[in-house]
Amino acid sequence: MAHNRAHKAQTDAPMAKETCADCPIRHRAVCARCETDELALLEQMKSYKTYSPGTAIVWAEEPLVSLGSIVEGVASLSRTMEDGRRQLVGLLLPSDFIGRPHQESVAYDVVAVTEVRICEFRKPEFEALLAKSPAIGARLLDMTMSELDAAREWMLLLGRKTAREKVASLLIMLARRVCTGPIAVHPGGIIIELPLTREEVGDFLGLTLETTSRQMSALKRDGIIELQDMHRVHIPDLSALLAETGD
Amino acid sequence: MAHNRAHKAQTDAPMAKETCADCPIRHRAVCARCETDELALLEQMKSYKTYSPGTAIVWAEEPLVSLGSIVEGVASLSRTMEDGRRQLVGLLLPSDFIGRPHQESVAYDVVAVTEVRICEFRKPEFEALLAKSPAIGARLLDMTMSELDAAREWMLLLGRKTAREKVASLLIMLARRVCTGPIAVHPGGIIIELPLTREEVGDFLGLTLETTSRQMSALKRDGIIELQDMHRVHIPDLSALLAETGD
DNA sequence: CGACATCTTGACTACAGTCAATACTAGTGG
DNA sequence: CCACTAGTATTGACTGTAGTCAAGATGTCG
Repeated sequence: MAHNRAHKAQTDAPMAKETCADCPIRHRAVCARCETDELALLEQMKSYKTYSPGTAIVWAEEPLVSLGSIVEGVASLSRTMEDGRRQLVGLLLPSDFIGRPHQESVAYDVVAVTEVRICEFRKPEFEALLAKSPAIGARLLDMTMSELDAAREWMLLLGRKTAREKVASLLIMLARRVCTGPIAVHPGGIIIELPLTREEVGDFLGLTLETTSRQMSALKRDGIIELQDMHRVHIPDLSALLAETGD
Repeated sequence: MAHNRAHKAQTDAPMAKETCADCPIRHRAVCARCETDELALLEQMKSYKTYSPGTAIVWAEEPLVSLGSIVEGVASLSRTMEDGRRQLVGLLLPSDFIGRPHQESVAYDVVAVTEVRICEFRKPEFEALLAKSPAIGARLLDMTMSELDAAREWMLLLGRKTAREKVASLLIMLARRVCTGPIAVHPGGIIIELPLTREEVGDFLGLTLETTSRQMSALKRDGIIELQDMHRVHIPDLSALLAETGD
């Protein structure tokens, strides 16, 4: 029962007050360009929350009460049609931003895939700060435009690539994006942590879980990838995989 | 020869100096929230340029020298794979913004579909203004987030909808977005101006031009749409079409 | 161990793609 | 005005990729 409509977040017990200065996403998140004074304001606004796998961080139709950054873990953005067809429309990794200022709700569900830790701000407070601090607005604009570019890259994949190319492209995308974090250089290759189930991979690629599985098997048969276990993919030769992506 | 690699823009002869005050996109474009003083700065920076159908406004790999807003006409954003597979990743209508500040190039081609008129700013000047004027940055952020939402909506279409649903969804999307401009209320229905060829529609929907044509014919047979001519679609009953979109 | 979720594989089907012929439309020049 | 051309659109016949349905294997957790 991975995707029950639970909302099981817990505000972390106030531990030795994490400082922004030694935050792992300090230089990549929405706060990246803040100077010490702005950082101090964020510091007193923030609170940490943890979500367990499969629980919702934000539901599509419900009022959006807080915004924030992913500190640890992976979350998915998804849209679902009435008849159950589902499409992942994004994957959020540490430093990615959740929510939209000046908007009462978002158009998709944000669900924790792994255990997720979020640095959260209450929406009105964050909006007030946004109005005053140009550094935050500029950074958020830049991050949003990068996400837009990524979304458009994914549109090419969804609209025009074959199943095999889609699977290869996902692995390459993960190898690139997760280079800080669950990627490890190996003698003669790299290991990719794939936090998604086959069904979620299918939902991300616009495929069924069966087709996804078949293509993974085919890539394995052809020596392009090796499956350490269900969610760890060993890539002996990145360029061989890259050649399978179509671009 | 619609898509030759021409770059045929012409700076408009300085006519009776258009003022921003009576610009048709004044309240929807990136300048929407500017007060008179900021508007004055934009006014002296701007220049108008016209692109004829099929010509490039921006090429993907080439340096990005200017940014701007579409004043009139329709442009497409597209990505093309080496083997020729093409995907439209966006449709730009009047008030939409072209380009990305602080970035040397964009990741897709921007091509005029109809004759397009652009209110253009040279990139460094616009960036300087962006750093000073919070109204422009905030507006651009909001517009970019709306585009991101639209891109994600399209991802659902590309990944999960059937050919028939895709075509119906495109028509509904145009009916919604183009409500100012090439839409006209009719006794018992509306007319949608479809500025794209069947091939371009296919490239937008992740279909071939044949499948696109077949689905248009099928919707016509079923009485959902009527083709006035090749590029004008009469919709007698919007809700009937909406029921075909899948959502 | 047993129960349940997840994954793999097979057999068959169907939706959209490919290839190809024909029709329609718009623009050009005699 | 009509003939000619080139681009665009429609329709048909056939193919192929990915989807569907189903059985069995593997993995995980109590």
